[in-house]
Formats: sequence, structure tokens, C-alpha cells
Amino acid sequence: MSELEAPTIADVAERAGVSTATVSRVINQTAPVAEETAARVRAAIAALNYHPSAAARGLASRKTSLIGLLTTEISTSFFTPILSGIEAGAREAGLGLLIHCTQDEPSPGPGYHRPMGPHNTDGLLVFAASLEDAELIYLYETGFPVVLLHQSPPDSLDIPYVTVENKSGARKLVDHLIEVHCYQRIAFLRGPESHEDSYWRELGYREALEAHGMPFDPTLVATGGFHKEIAQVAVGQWLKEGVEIDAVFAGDDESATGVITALHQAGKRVPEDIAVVGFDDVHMADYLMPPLTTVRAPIEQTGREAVRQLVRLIRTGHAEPLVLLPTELVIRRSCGCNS
Amino acid sequence: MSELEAPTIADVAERAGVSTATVSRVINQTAPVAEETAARVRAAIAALNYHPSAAARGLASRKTSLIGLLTTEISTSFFTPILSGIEAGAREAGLGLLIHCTQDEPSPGPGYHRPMGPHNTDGLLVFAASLEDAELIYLYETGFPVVLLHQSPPDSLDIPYVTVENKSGARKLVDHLIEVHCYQRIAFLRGPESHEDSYWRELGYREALEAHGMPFDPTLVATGGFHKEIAQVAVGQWLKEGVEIDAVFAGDDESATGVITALHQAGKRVPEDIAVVGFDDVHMADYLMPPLTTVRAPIEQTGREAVRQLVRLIRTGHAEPLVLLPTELVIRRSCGCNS
DNA sequence: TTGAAAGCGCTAACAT
DNA sequence: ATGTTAGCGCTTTCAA
Repeated sequence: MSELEAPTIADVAERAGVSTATVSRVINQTAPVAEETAARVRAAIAALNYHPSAAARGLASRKTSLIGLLTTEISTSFFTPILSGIEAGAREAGLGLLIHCTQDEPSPGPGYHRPMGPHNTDGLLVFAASLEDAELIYLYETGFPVVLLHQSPPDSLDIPYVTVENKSGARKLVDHLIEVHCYQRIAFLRGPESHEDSYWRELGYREALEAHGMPFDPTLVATGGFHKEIAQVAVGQWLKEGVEIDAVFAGDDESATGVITALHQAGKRVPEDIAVVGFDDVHMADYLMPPLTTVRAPIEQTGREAVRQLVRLIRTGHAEPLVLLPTELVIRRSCGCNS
Repeated sequence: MSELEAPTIADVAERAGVSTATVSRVINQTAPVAEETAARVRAAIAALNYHPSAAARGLASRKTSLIGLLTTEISTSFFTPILSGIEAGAREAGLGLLIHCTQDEPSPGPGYHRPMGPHNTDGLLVFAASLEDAELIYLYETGFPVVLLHQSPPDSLDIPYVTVENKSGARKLVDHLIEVHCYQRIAFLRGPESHEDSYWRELGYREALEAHGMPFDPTLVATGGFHKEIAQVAVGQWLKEGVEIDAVFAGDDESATGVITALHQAGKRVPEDIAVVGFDDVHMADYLMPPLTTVRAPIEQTGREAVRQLVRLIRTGHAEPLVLLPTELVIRRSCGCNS
């Protein structure tokens, strides 16, 4: 447990018989160095097991080599693959990843302690509604690189954002329910208000109904919160009230799980009595009983792509204003197909 | 997009009419400051929206206020709650969290670039086998704070570690299978070798058999890899070979999902024909068909606790050598109960 | 209770 | 191709 002092660039320079500037040059490949000299430096680095101090480097170069991720959730089946994609993207870009979950935190009033920002990162990834608009706007005006994930920018500022084709995915899904299975009474479960995804999915749902001349019935819409338990009680409520339902579009796969469970508990068969479909195609979707018909959203890619855009923004000052990743219908059995 | 220069401590000092030292004192509460002065400083900080540079602070104080997390996986149902606990723990401790997934990376030969260590963090959380023993030993000898998660230290060094009571949990589970359900041929699915958890669970399995005078039969053990697909094919293999099985202890819930699916596909009923039990009690466990009997491992707490120990280690130089979180049997239906 | 000033370990501009 | 040196923005003695 002896607190050994870590070697500094000066130690390396001394051992290699060069100046610290030269050591810096071979480390950062920022200027040509004679191969023989470079070799000596590398040897010294290896011998001393030298690793440059991130703080010193950051202070001198004014960059942290870190990106930050602000999120509202962390262990949901939806966010988890996104995080995976982000981590992989950051790693590939040679950037460290700082993460922070925003929960019951004070609004940015006076004395607000920003967990991440220009003081400790080179750029920020902001998932869903994890940052107040005011903060977002402040960062934007300040010229700090930010990319939004599954959320559009406030005040239509041109902050780049990446998300999936929610509306058209939902549209395809509900079209399938109507056209192939001829379901008439299709229910929809909303996600939490903080998820813009839910808003677009509902729009797709409504468009599908309208396109087929079917009325939008408010009694067929409830809140599932993108959450198993919440969806479960919502369905229980419908059942108790005797609402007539042919199929339920659960908003996401997580909710679909709760819906299926509620239906089973009520003695209903899926899909014979009531069909169920989800959205996202999370890992579990294929393992539910019955296997879940859903929309594949490339959410891991969403994370990777967000990092790519953020890196572009950091390095060039520009990025794609909007990246919309395509979604794809995944037919399994819960909709009534293949059964 | 104007690249505004961020205010420095000097700007704050000037605006408040004090020295930078005083500003530092009110920020860090490192020495008494007259309340009236402090108020002026705080006002200046708020007015300028000042946030101290992490790099400068780190360089001067020789601490980063960051902890690092090294892991082999990130989006598994097992790791996800751990991460959640770690993030919450770090947030509560006022520390930033840096995460890095170690995948197909070069061994620490010459020129090895350590993603995290003394150069960029105050301490490290190491999950499972995410860091080579050599590196671990080096960090240990260097006196750098490290806490292990779900893994014991190499060479029995006294590096603190936290994990769950795998062996006794498995023992209780298999005891239940034997004593309550009288299953004779109980199969076991191993996890990946990199997961020490699997080793201890197997030990619990073997002890339970032995305690009941039942032979250990190698043909009843295969590798499920803590993975749905792998478990699925392992079970398929058993079925194809006609191995007689009463129940399978899947190693973890993830595998159990694959086992149940394989059994369903083969036309077997769970638990009537073959019972299935898991380990971990992940979120999905209660939503499988049938609901999964398993062992509740407080894995989110495991993450929180690891952070607590790491913080202790950083601040005091000492921590609990071993924290073993208790596990608890969760009886649902897949074992044959309540059906 | 406060200020002055010396670094912390790097990078980068400027010399040579 | 390489060395010198002036900061980067803080914290922390040391004085006052």
C-alpha cells in the first residue's frame, strides 16, 4: 500500500535523454521525431510504466478527451442497448465516457451544480428529457457541443439529434394489425411524457386508424408508461370495465410484457382472444409467450451514431441536424400470425 | 455557436473583490470565510455561471473526483442493475463515474494504454474478469484504490471485493428441488468461466446433491454461458441425446429463459415435465411463463456497496476485505410449486 | 479572515 | 528534429 509517486513526463524525458517536449511529441504524434529518438522515448515510457496525467494534459490542451452522457434511466431494456452503443462508440473514438443519471435533482436555479459541461467534458450526449431546456439553451448559446438522443431540440434550435423512425414504424405495425388481421378495436398504451418516442408512436397509430377510416377512440388509449407494472394495471382496468378490445399496441416491448401477463392472468389467450404488439424488439421479445410481434428499432446503433455525430461536432463544429434510423416490422406470433 | 471563454476563478475573484484563494475557500469549504465575503463570492459565481475546471482542480489537488468502472459486459440483465447501483452510489458520493468496457483488447504488454488508472481516476471498480491479474497486481502494489465486484482477488491479495452469497443461494435452491419436489435428476448449466459467480453456484449445487446422498453426474452439467441462446442449444442437445432430466438449475435467469424456450419448443411442459429454476431474480423473472423460481441476489446493492467500499478505501485507506450480500429463495411456479 | 505566490504536469509557441 | 519556456486554472502553503 505504499503510495508510490507516479512518473511524470520529466522522468521519461530524463531517462530517454530528451526534452519533455520531445516526449510529448512522440506521445501525441504532433510533430515529426527521429525514429531512433522516438524508440528511446517509447522504451522509457514502457520501463517507467508512464501514463500521462489526464488533468495536466487537459489543462494544457484545453480538452478533456471525455464525453458525458446525461440520462433519465439506466437499467431499462430500452436504454441499456443505447448505452452499449454509446460506450462502444466512445471507445472506438478514443474518448472516455462519463455517465450521470439525472434524478430528483434541483432545477438549475442559483447555485446549480452542473454535473457535466464544458468544465469536465468535450461534449455531451443528452438522452430524452434528462436536461432542462434552459440548460440546453445555455450550452447551445455557449457553443458547447451537444447531441440529443431520442429527443428533439427545444425552440427548434439546431442542436443535432438522433432517434428512430417512430412514426412510420408504428404506422406499419398498426397497418399490419388492421390489414392482415382485420382488428377493429386496437388499443394503445402511451409511454411517459418525458419520452418523445411515445408521442410519435401515437401519431403513427392515429394515422393508421385514419388511413383506414377507423375512428380514434379515447377509451382505447391509456398510459403504460413504458413499464411492465403500469401497463399491467392499465390492462386490468380495461378488462374490469369491460372495454372491448381486439388488439393492443403496447407502446413498447416492456409494456407489452405487462400486457401479456395481465391478459394471461385474466384468462385471455394471446393472440386468440386479444393480440398484443410492442415496439423496440428488445432482447426478451423473442422469448415471451407468445413471441412478440414488434418493430425493430436499432437502438444500439442510435447510441453509436450519436457518438459519431458528437465527435464530428467536436472536431469540425458541424454535425447532421437529424439522424433518423429506420425501423422494421418484426412479425412473430403475438399479433396472430404463424399460429 | 460563438466559442465563449468560460469564466475562471480569477474572474469570480475580481467580481467579488477578493483573491482567488478566498474563492477557492468558499467553493471547497476548506477554511473559514466571513459570511459576508462568502455571500459576495457566491453571488459572483452565480452571476458568471462559473464552474471550476476539473482539469485545473485535479492538477492542483491531485485528485480527480472520478471513479472508474471496468467491465466485461454492459447490457446484460445481470450487469445492468449493478451499473444502476454504482451510478447511484457515485452520485451520492459526489463522484463522477467513468465507464469502460474491456473487449478484445490487447494484453498489457509494452505500450499498453491503460484506459483507467491513477492518471485519470481516484479509484477503480473492477467487475468480473475485466482486468488482467498482472494489472490488478500492479495497481495493488502501487497503492491505488481498487474494489472488485463479483470476483475475488488474485494471489489472495487483500484487495476488497463484494459479491453475493452464491454458494448458499444455490444450495437453498437445489435443496428445495430435492426436498420439496423430490427431483432426482437435476441438471446444471454453467456460466462463462470469467464469472466466478458460476463457480460458486456450481459448488452449492454439488453440495446439495452430496448432502442428500445423490451422485454428481457429469452428463447433467453443460455450459449455458449465462446466455439465452447458449442455454437453449445446450438443452436442445440434452433432449436430442435423450438425457433423462427432472429439473434444470440454469445457472442464472438469463439461461433459464433459454431453457424454458427450448423446452417449450420440444413440446415439454414446464414444470410438469421438467422444472426450471434460475438465479438472480432479474426483472423479467416474474414475467416468464411460468414465472421463474429463482434466488434473489441483491445485485443493485452490490454496486452501491462496492462504491461505498471504494470511497472508504480512497478516503481512509481501508475497506471491508469482503462484503457478501445475502441471497434469498424466491419460489414462483417454474419449480413446480403453486401450480 | 484574507492575500500573494509557488507549483501541479502537461502542451504549444517559439527558437535553434 | 529538438530544446526552452510560458502558461493552462486551480489549490495550498506561507505571511500578514
